[in-house]
Amino acid sequence: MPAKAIVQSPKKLMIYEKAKKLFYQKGYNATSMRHLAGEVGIEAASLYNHIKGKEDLLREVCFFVAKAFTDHISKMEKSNWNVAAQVEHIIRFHLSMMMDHFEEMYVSYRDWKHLSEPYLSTFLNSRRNYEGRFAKIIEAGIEAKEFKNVHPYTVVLTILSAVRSVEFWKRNNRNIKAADMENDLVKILISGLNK
Amino acid sequence: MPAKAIVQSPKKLMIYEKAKKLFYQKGYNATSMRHLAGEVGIEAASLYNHIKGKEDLLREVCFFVAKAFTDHISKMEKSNWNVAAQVEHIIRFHLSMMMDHFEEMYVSYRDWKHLSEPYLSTFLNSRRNYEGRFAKIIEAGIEAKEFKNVHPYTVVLTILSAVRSVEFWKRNNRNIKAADMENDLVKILISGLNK
DNA sequence: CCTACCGATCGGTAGG
DNA sequence: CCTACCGATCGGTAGG
Repeated sequence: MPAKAIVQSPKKLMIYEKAKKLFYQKGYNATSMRHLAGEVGIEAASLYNHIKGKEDLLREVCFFVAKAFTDHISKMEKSNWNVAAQVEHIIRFHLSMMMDHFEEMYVSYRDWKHLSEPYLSTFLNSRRNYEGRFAKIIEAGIEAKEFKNVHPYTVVLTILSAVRSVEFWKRNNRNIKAADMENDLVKILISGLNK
Repeated sequence: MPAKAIVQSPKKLMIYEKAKKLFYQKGYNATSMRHLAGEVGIEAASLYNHIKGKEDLLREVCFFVAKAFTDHISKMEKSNWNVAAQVEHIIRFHLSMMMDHFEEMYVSYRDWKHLSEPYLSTFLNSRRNYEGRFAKIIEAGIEAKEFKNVHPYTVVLTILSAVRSVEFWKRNNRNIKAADMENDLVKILISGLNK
């Protein structure tokens, strides 16, 4: 039995690339298979030789994102860095995902509700799991008196939301360099706005 | 000539209330006029005696939100509070909007792209205008050496994104009281995570 | 506010 | 990968 193919067919990859772009631009529901097929350069019916259905494509987007974060927090847990370094790495990893995989991030943020069961539950569980593990890291920092005595879960939510600022930055970056923006954001979250 | 009616018809209000709930639950595109009509208790065709079309309802959601923030920042500008107080008030106003008008906020965040011109441009201009005015307040704080020397626009984006944490808190608040969550979030943004 | 209906478009399938 | 086509559903209108 041959090993499971690592490389997907180039055509399927192309369909995925065009799909995530269209999902981003118009939203999952407003993207038609005919439009997608047009972008790929084939007829709508031909898409079904590569995918089982439209939702396949949404699943690939959402679980690509979910897996990236789950993998990353596992790495953090296995590291023996101090808590502060772990937190900064997590923030920067989120920022790099927003920078390098913006369309996937945006679509998974906005359109995850269109996943059907059981994928919807899997996705939400993965997210909850991630939040819990992240909160444990924060908690360790609070117990070590490195961090303020705030609710760990609130810290997690604040960080996970704050990194979405890249969304607005992408739409209208006022000549701010990406690196400057990232450093400022880390600074604000870690040591606050106040001087 | 009678003064412009202040109170809309109760039926139209009911349609709006049901619409924003459905838009939140299923998304704008996935909400059908038939489903909405069912919630209201009339036939789909009858909706059109109260509204011109589906997009009317999305516009009301999005511009309710836009107007609330524009009005609020005007109040801040006219106040003679110090910058720190203004910023805290702005953060808390965003949080209160998330708490009290969650569905409208969520829908305007996610579905504004489905506005058609010229409303789409008006909406985006309003947002850009708000960001610019908020950035000016931050800038004043930096010049007064009250705030760190970071890019004002990055601060604005960070704050405007961070307040979306209420979204996740609403979905899975781990017995955190709203007031505690709000105070922690303000603390993190203003004085940082570090002790 | 309803019945009846419109054209358009949707995701997807049959069969080659 | 295509042609041809399916049933379902969409937002909206005519006319009363």
